[in-house]
Order: sequence, then structure tokens, then C-alpha cells
Amino acid sequence: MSSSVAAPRRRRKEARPSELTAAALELFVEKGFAATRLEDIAARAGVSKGTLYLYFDSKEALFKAVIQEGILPAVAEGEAILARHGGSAFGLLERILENWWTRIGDTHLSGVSKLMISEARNFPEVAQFYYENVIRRNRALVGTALERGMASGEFRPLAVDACIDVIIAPFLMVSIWRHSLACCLESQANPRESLDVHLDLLRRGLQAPTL
Amino acid sequence: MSSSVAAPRRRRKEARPSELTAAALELFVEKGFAATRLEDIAARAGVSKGTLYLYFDSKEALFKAVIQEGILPAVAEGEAILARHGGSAFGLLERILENWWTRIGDTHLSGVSKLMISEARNFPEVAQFYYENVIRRNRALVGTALERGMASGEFRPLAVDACIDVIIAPFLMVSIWRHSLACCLESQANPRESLDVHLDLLRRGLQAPTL
DNA sequence: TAGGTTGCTGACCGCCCGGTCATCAGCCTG
DNA sequence: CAGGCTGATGACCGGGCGGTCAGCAACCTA
Repeated sequence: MSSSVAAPRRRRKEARPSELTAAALELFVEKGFAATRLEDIAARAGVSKGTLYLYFDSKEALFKAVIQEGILPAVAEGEAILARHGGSAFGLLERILENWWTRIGDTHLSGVSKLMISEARNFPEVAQFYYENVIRRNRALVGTALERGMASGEFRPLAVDACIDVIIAPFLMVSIWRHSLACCLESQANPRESLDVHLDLLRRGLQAPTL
Repeated sequence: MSSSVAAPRRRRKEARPSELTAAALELFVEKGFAATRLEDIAARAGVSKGTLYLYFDSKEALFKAVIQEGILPAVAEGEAILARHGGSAFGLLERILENWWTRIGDTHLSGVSKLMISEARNFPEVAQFYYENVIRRNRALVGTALERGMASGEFRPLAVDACIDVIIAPFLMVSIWRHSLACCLESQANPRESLDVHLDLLRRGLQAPTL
């Protein structure tokens, strides 16, 4: 019916995979894995369902690709920052967190955090991979900064793993919130303000008492 | 096949709804709404699929019931604590958070937090209800404690809404974590330890400098 | 421009699951 | 014990979606 402009039908073998994973990320984050239809993913990428199967073996394979794409480079960058840094431990902490925020938290990649949390139990192997290659390495970055500060006397002695939980929780919650309830409400305050207050509270909380 | 002990088939009109919502909560939290089959919910509640429809009009109605059940009383209890409390602002904060932890965070109800975050965008009206009746009221509790402390000079002046975000984030993350990646890993450290460190950091972070 | 290569398409299949309903069986009343 | 009321059942239906494949059309090469 109607004039139906018909599809241009271009051949672009190189660009397809990343266009498909980008479309899949958006829809998986919005609706969840099970509630997302492959046809919708293909449509958002401007392609038909059959084309999707030229690049990915199954819906689950697409999920794995979505999780892995784009996250790993940001982790590596964080590790490079740690290797280069020479100033105060708190300054190092700030730079690590700033890097995460710039590369992931404040981009569309923040959706991966929500997606992984929502679907971990349905994909235990993917969750295992994500833990080993993303979470563990990011936690190690924060942990190293903390240990450095405690060793130098800049921070007071505290349980490192517990501190890591406390430090990263607000960053994760801001990311997750943005992709869940925030979408159903008329805007919230600037998330950046919360994170600045978080760092301000942390600075005083970690600080060793001056003798 | 086999002897098939057959179902006892008891009539228990009163107990069914809460048994069904309890079973539904477990499965929705584990698999997500879309990936959970009504037949599995019914089976876990020891009942057939048809029986489920005697008590709930649809899968979505069951979802709404799951979200609303059990959470509201805990919020009311928090409000009662605030009305009664007379000590320090930080003590009030601790009691409010302790109440939340005891009534929700450390119980199976913590699954509701993960479920609501995962499904909010698929059920905007439910999300709206949850925000107005649970999140907003709980945030108001924490906010009141903060304002009281800032007014009395116990806390230094800070942006209240941002502080609320920072204070509740670790509690929520611990709850959510327990229902997602933690299930795919061999145990984590005691979450209670993280929350104790969180309160310790907070106490020093909020504290007004002694003149 | 003819012919071949291949990225792309969309109609099709079969299973799965939300929802229905005729029937059954436990309980109560007289 | 008879009769009926009602909670519970499970076979059934229909639509939707993951996955397939025979054919098509864009591009290349000579």
C-alpha cells in the first residue's frame, strides 16, 4: 500500500555489526533481553531480520557481543592512568573515577551496567566474564589508590573492599537510575552534583586526622 | 505415567494470593518479567495455572501486586521512627537506615528494588506509583534527618538531595548485587561490613568542623 | 553490458506461552 | 447421606517471535 519508497538496499558489510550491537544495546537496556524482538533491533539498525543472522548466530550471541563491545578499552585506559599517576592518592582516585565517568558513566555505555545487572542470572557465563574482565579490574584500580593512600598516611586505615563498594555505589546508581526510573519521571537534578558531593564527603571521610 | 500421587487439591482461598505473589516475586527477580512463565509461578506456589487467574486478571496485574505488597508497611514504620526520635541527627539517620535494612534490604523484599529498576520502563505507571509512595517517602525521611542536622549545626551545610543520593546508593547496590551478579559468583564479603564502613565514612564526611 | 559474486531480503515454519473454559472434586448444609 | 456451591484443574486456542532459506539485487570485473 501507499507509495512505499522501498529500501535503498546498500551493501555495507563492515559497518553492520557495530550498528546492530548499538541498536541492540539501546533496546536491551530499554525493554530487557527477553522482551526485545530481533525484528525491532534489525529495524532500528535499518536492516531486515535475516541480515542480523548473517552477523550473529543467535539472540544470545548478540547479547554477548553487546556486553563486550566498548567496555574493555575504557578499563585499559583506567589502568594506564594508574601507571602514570604520581600525585596524591585522592587525586589518583578522582582521576580514575573521572575516567570511568567520561568513558562509560556519562555515555550510552552506562546502559551496559543496567543490562548486566538485570540479566546476570539468565547468562551466568557472560556474568562471569564481565566480573573478571570489567568489575574486578575496575575495583582493583580503586583498591590500589586506597592502599597507596593508607600506606602513605594520607588516608586512615579501613577495610579496602568495603571502601570500594561505598566509593563506586553512587557512580553505578546514577548510571542505572538514568536508564530505569528516571525515564518515567520528569527529570531529576543534575547527577554530576551528586557525584561532586560524594567526592567531597569521601575526601573528609577518608582523610587521616592531622596529628 | 508412574504412580502419580496426584494433587491433594485443597481449597484455601485466603492463603493463595500471598503465596502466588511470593512465588512471582522470586521468579520475576531471578529471570525478569518477560522471561518468567506463569506456569512456573503457579507450580512454585503449588497450584495450577488456571488457579492463578482466579486471583489475578493478567500477568501485568500480578506484577503490580508483587511490587505493592509488603513494601508500604516498612515505609510507614520509618515515618513512625522519625516522629518518635529525639537524639542526634546522625543517630536518627542510623535508625532510619537500620529500619530499612532490617525490614527490606536484608529480606527477600530487597528483590523488589532490583525488579523495579529492571522493569520500570516497561511499566511506567507502576514506576510512577513506586516513586511517589516508596522512593519519595524514603528519600524524605533521610532528607529530614539531614536538614535537622544542618539546622542544629551537627552537620555542615550541603546540597540535601545530592546527599540523599550518596547515602542511599550503597544500601541499594548491596540489595541489587545480591540478586544479580552475586548469584553467579562464589560469595562476596559480608555486605554488612560495607554498610558499616559507609556509615563510618559518612559520619566524618557530614560532621561540621569543630570551631 | 553480460555474467558472476555476495550482501540482503521477507515470507515462512514451528514452538512457546498468555489466557480461557468446561469439568471436576472438596467442603458445607440440612 | 444427598445435593449444591465453589475453588481448582488442565486441555485447548491463537498470536507472537526466534530462527531459516530460496531468491533477489547491488556491485565488480572484463
